[in-house]
Amino acid sequence: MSEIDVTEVFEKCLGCRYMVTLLQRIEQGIQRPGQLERSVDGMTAKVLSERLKRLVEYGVVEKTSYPEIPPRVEYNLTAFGLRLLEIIDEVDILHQEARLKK
Amino acid sequence: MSEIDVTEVFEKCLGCRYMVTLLQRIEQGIQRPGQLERSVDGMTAKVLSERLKRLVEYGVVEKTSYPEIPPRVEYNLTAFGLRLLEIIDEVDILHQEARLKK
DNA sequence: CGGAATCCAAGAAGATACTG
DNA sequence: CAGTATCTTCTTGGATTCCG
Repeated sequence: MSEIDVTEVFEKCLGCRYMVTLLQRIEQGIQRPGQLERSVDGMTAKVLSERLKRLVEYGVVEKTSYPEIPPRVEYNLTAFGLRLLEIIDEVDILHQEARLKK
Repeated sequence: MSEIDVTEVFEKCLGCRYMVTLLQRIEQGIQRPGQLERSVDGMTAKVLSERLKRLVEYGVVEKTSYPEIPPRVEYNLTAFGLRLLEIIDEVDILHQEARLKK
């Protein structure tokens, strides 16, 4: 039994820099590393591949490699990842509402 | 218009160390700093007060000070904070389900 | 093109001391 | 008791280089 709790999901898959934006891009259909790198402002290729690797580890996205030259790779949200994106949207709306009340 | 987006909420209020656990303790009715410090394993008083300060800034918790000697202070979840806790629980359940499927 | 390795700078957190 | 300030240590992210 591994010991991953919800705290870890927030810290490793949602709370670190670029992560939420990156997930939103993937949700929008941007699936290849090169495109993702260009679409998330400020994020370098190194950080991107660290993020993607972690998201795969935690079952948030899935990786597909096509054995072509040059190599082509795609990342897609898993069912879990899709639900996370819905939750991100929920928080977004909640947060906007909370700000309006002030 | 200030520029706080959902990314920032995840990075500053949910994704950093101890934060989710801290919020859960407050939800459980532990409201005073001294008790919170003792109830969250490894978290020091300094980090605790940084976290609480930030949670107040973002409207996740509310602070009440009682002008007594020795001073007494309490932190409570706002409506926004309560909704965030519900969402944390959702993610917890989702994550457990996702792990079982593997 | 995708990804890993290296080295360095910046930021987060631990330890401690101090104030009202 | 609650909170701040300082100093040190550790972790994260930025820049660059190399490989398949």
